[in-house]
Amino acid sequence: MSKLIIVDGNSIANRAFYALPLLSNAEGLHTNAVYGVTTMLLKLLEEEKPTHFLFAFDAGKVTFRHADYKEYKAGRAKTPPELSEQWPLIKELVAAFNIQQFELEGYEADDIIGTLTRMADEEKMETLVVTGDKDMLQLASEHVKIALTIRRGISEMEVYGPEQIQEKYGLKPLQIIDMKGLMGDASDNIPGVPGIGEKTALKLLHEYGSVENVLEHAPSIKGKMGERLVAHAEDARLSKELATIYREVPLSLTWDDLKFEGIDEERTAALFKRLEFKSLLERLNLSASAQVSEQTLEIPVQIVQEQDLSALLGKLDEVRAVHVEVLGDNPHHGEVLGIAFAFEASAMYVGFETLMSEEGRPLREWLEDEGTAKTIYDAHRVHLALAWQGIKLRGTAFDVHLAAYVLDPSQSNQSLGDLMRRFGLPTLPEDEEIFGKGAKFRIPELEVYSSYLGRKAYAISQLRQPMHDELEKTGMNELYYDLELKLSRVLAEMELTGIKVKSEELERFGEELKERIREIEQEIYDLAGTEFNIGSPKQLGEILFEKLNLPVIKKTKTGYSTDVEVLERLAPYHEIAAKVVEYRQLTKLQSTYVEGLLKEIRPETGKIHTYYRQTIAATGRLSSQYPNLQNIPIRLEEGRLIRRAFVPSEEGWYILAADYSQIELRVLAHISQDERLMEAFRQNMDIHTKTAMDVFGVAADEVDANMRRQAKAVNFGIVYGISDYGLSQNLHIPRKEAAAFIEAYFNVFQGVRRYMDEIVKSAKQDGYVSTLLNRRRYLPEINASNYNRRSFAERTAMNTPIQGTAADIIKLAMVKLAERMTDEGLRSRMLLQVHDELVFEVPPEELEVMKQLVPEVMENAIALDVPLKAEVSWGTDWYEAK
DNA sequence: AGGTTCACG
DNA sequence: ACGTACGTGAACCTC
Repeated sequence: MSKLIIVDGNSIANRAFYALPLLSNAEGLHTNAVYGVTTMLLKLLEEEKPTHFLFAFDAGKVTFRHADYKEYKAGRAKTPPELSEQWPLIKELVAAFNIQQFELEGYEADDIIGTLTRMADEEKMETLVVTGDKDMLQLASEHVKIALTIRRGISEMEVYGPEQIQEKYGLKPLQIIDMKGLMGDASDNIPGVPGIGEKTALKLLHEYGSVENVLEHAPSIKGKMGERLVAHAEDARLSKELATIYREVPLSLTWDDLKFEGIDEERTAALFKRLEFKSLLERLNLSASAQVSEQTLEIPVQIVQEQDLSALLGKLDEVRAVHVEVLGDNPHHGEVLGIAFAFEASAMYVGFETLMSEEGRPLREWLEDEGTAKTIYDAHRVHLALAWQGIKLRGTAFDVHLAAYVLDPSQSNQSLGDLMRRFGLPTLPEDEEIFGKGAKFRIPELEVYSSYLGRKAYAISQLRQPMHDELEKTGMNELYYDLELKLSRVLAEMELTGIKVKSEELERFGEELKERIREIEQEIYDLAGTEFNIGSPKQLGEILFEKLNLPVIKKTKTGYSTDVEVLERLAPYHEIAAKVVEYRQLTKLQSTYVEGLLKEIRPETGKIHTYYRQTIAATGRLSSQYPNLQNIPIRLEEGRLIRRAFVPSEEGWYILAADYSQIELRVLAHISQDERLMEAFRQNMDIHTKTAMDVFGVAADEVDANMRRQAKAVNFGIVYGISDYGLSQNLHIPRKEAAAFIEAYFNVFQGVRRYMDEIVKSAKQDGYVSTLLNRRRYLPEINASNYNRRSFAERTAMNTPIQGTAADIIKLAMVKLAERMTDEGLRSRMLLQVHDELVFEVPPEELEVMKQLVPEVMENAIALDVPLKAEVSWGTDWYEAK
């Protein structure tokens, strides 16, 4: 059976452009619209399997519609240059896909599509029109369906035939034209009748059927609407005419011209490569076709067996880089496949068995030797994996992975292939191409992976110098060598130490939770009158909003929203809402914190070993995985009890916690040099109360709890890069009031206002912002023409130096503390970092020393123009240390 | 695999 | 008119 797809090229490209972030390739060409169009095309090909395909484009600025109405499409914003430059690429893409494209001077894509769908109707050709333009619904018929992109998205679509249009609007397809005649269309500058929107237009059409009939009855329609209809009758008629798609364009196309017989793989691969659509290349399995022109790394790799290890041992001093392949996501599981050594123009590979053999001992000693400087990729991960095999990695002099993060912390992919490409060096495959991923993971033949790992080691050796130079050039040498590289070892040691968690404590707590969950579950079923899956937002939505008819507060992409905020607003209507909130709290505790943590306890030691990720967060913060120990409950007492299970690993020891007080606002005071804010901290005032005094203009004793709460929200907002909307949402107040708060704040803290203005300005000029220790974050969207993207980048520009400097400071404190603790021969151990807090386990005889040392080092990690303050607490478990 | 929700700073 | 608070990770549901 034949099936034709027609794409409304201009409409879809526009949608794609505004739906996706402004990507660009190495040439500096923007690629987001092309990318969006590509993913949409691939989806269509896969799901619809068309036999015929056409891409229709608008041509020329003036169409026949301008003859009727010269204001047609006037006042429409100019196409941004970032989109214009993508047109040739989109046309190239369509050509590479072997899809026919068509445009005709003087006509819009709509009219070409209108004409083709008329022909399709006549010949009963199944046709799908893909567009973002609702007007096209007028073309729907028995054989012609219209796929509309949903909202601002691109690959999500809703398909409309006459029945769906009837269902949604209660109209026949052709009546869509009447609807637009009444409503008009601001984007095409079609006037319509003022004051009539979609709702009113539909009401009128349900009663009268067409524009003509509405106008005929206009004099008898009461009120303002009747008057308007009479006054603007001519506008309505003209608007209807403009909205009517012309279906008699002289087309020279035959069905044969539109036949689709598969894409041109080579041409597509070449284009994807130029556009850097890597994931798509892989998805289409075009990598092979694409690599013809890219130079790949080729060097001889020798596989070293136990009996010929001496060849390697004899030239260990010539090793330029070493690569240890760690399998799996969690390095604490310690799976090491093998190890590769790079030399000047070759590499050697040693399998794990060989490394661990008797003959491998000198190799292991070399790895443990502080004195031999090693260049490596992700020393932190390697350190952990080797440690679990009994090998202590020492002497990491350069870590390519960490360097890549420091150079650009926003890059999510820091693979060696990527880095080589970025530095213009011959590249190599991704891990996934060699090993597969997920369920398809498998270890290939020795020859295949040893060659790959040898090339990895060689790539690492090649990257060291250029990356070092780049760090130097960008002024990030100190940050890299003196902070991040040192920290990576401190982190690995903390993680290997681990923290003791009492499983009996968790299990006991879990039993209590289970009981309460059962009760609440039953109460919810009783209130709902039926049993259902409370954990399914979809089913819960159906119960709340369809069965119980509660008001819909907000929607998500896929249906009703049922988040806490919604449930809290539903609470006055129905008891069930509060029960669901409680159910969620308890099940969260049960599944994430009781069962989740229990799974991570090592039975041999009763400890949990998290994995801090040093190269994830764009601001410079750490993140924590397997499990995440940076989000253990504290805000609600019920959840806080989880912390009772976190205990010292030795009898009689203490848990000691120290946290920075208001570090972000202190950092803000320093970098903004705001006199009032600095003074407040020098006086060691309660900053939220102080803010309330200044913003509301009252004395200290006049600040009530509510004023302090609001001031606190303003302070948070300031740190996040404030917007009146965000603050209004947070405080549940009208946006105008929020705006007034912000204005009042800035009037008092003028230095802060100056900082916010200047940081945005400098970001626009330089394309990046920096922290106090010179950590950079690039903000490519800071000059975007799209308001949302630009605003987002502006808020990031305001927030990152604050959050990032705070991260720099605690990292510095960690490195210094680790040194001090070693120097002073303390047995205490650093266990956890939670952004502004450090957690230790401390033997009783060191409690006094640590209570003094920890805050002292934290407070003096760096000298700011305001004091830093760290508060210590201790107890027999983490709960008590509050 | 992506979306929703919710835990933390 | 637009539609956002900054930074993370994990569990669960749905497709």
